Amino acid sequence: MTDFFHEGELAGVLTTQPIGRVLDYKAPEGGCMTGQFVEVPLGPRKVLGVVWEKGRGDFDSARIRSVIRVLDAPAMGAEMRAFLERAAAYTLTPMPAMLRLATRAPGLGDPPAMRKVYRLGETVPSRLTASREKVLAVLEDFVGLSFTLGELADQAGVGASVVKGLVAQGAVREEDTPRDMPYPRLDPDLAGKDLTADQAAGAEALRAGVRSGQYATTLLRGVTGSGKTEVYLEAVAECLRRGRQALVLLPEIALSSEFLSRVQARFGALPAEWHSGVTMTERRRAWRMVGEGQAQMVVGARSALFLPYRDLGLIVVDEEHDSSYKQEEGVLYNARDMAVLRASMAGAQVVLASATPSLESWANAQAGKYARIDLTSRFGPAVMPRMRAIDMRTEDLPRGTWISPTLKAAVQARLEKGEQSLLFLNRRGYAPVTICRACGAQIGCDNCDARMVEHRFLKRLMCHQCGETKPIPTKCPACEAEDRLAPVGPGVERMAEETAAAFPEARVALLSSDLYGTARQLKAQIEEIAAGGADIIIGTQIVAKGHNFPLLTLVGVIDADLGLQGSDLRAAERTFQLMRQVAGRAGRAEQPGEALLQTFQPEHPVIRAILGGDEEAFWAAEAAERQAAGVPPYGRLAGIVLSGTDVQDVFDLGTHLARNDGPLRRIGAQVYGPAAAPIARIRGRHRVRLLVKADKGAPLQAALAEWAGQVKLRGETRMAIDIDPQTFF
DNA sequence: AGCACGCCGACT
DNA sequence: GTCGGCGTGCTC
Repeated sequence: MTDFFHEGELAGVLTTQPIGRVLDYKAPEGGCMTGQFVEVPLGPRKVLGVVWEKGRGDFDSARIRSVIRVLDAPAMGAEMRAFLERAAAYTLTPMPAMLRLATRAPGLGDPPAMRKVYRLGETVPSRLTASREKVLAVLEDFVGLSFTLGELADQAGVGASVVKGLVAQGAVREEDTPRDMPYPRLDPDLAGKDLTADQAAGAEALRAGVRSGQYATTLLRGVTGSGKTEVYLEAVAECLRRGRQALVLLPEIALSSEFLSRVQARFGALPAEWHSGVTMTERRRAWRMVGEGQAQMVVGARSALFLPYRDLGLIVVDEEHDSSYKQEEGVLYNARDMAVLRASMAGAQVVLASATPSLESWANAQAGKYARIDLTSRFGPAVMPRMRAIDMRTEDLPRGTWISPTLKAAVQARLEKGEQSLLFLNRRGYAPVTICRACGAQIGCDNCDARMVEHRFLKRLMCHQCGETKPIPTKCPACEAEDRLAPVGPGVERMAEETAAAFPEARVALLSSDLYGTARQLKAQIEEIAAGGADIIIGTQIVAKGHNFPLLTLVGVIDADLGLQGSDLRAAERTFQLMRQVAGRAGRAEQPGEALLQTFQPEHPVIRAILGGDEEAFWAAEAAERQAAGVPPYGRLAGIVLSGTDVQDVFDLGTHLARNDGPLRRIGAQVYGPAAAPIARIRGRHRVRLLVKADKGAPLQAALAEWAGQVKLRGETRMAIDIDPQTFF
């Protein structure tokens, strides 16, 4: 619904301030329309808002103030407003917080800023120096293009003053243009890569979906190296041809620069980017251009879902199983699920791409809610690696070492053949625990309940929870014994040390997210390694994220049991996905690969499923277990995290809530807890968690809202409701 | 979110 | 007597 409000008429305005309802304002001179961004007075301040609906007129008319001005920004469409409302209702997020997610762009209301650009002028400069000639040569080479001062000077290899001198002479023209330039057109009809029969069929199915102009979700399953990206880029191409916008969500910024070059190769230009690393200027440009429909394609992290698309035709969620799609702070939402919601409201297609789909998506495909496309063939002659368990109970390892003789021999064989090996361990740092040999105390973080992890590279202890670091002490903080502190357990840094000692002649490279300042540096390092810059790669999770190492033929998983224990709902699923992906690193090119999994429980169903390569069997078994337990995707869960500075207060509130569970009992839901939250203390705040379990069809949100509404939070106590929580212990 | 209002303890 | 602590409530 779009309404026009004449000057003085009552308009309901939603602001980004945490006020739980829409406020009435008088329309300004010239009127305003629903969806428009406005500046309104609130108390002594001016705040950002959106004209949301008709005014309710239930407020003292004498006190109603006027909208200050309508901002010069594309209005929010009805579909976007409806999406925010549905997303808020689903995640139990207050609307102002939802609006804040959708307005994370600086200078939203600023008039379009201008900047100076430089083009070829008409006159010839009086004195044509070598520097001046270089500048003119650049402009002549790129006639029609305009450069900023910096770009032009850089291109010509001269200083900015040379350009300024030419401007003064009239040989170069200085012009003002709008700062937020539209993105270059993407051409969907450039030649794509040659597709195999398998891929071509998949691409055609996705294209047909896009052509339908209707909502549907497709699970695009493809083993590593099967060319999922090429296939879904064809869906993007079809979307662009139809003049609708396409969004590709990626889990991690490290991936996007590699991905962006593939987009450029396919469509001839770069798409808009949206993630935490994007500069303020680019952010504003992207937000505005997306809203004006001038950005045809956006590549971004989960928050790109809340950009004001004018006509969204396709959302691709790449690596849809990735746990980073779940926002765990502030507004708690799962970008994969919100993508499906947004697409269903926009008449858009969703492609969920993964080599190892989440059980939720697998089950939805199984139930016929999602279409499913399986890409099986791999490029070239490469085959899936041979996978084998190393039974650590029968291996003879010296204390404080983690590479078994069997694995060591396999690495040695690769070294002799000049091939690469990868040793995978999902633990950053040197040692996960520092223990006092005198009293047994472990060094913990002062702010959290997490243990401090030694980072020898940084020469400090670090808390992986809050990021706090401190020097490595020589004296035990508990018993004051000198020099009795010892690092216990392996981290990748320690693995690198052990590897270097075991293979003194080999070049060892360590890939861990904390060792590289920027995504760019990390990417450069990965490229160098891929080109043969190392013999042995030691890596954390970061290597499991789609990078291609053509010389790699052996993957050794140091501890395949990590993540198998514990009662986390998704632990088995995560281990399975991770192992498959890491194993998928080996043998992508011509060499046949081998994956060796060090485990103390080779008979564990997950390990057996990985080794057997029988994914359907794994999913079926896992699905049966979840169904029996009534947990997602066959039941519903919600987490309630209470936090505050006083443990007792927080626990008391939790107990109070657990006792007054009437609204939940009425829908047949059960409450578990209160118990210490997964991370019991963060930055000095104690956290207590309650878990609510309900049947799949139960109206969980309404009951939760009523239940949580019973208590009034006092002081600095906070409550966060997490629908479909991902982490448990 | 901010900011004012208001109701109880230690100061000039 | 008053200055100031921050709990409670309001903002159209």
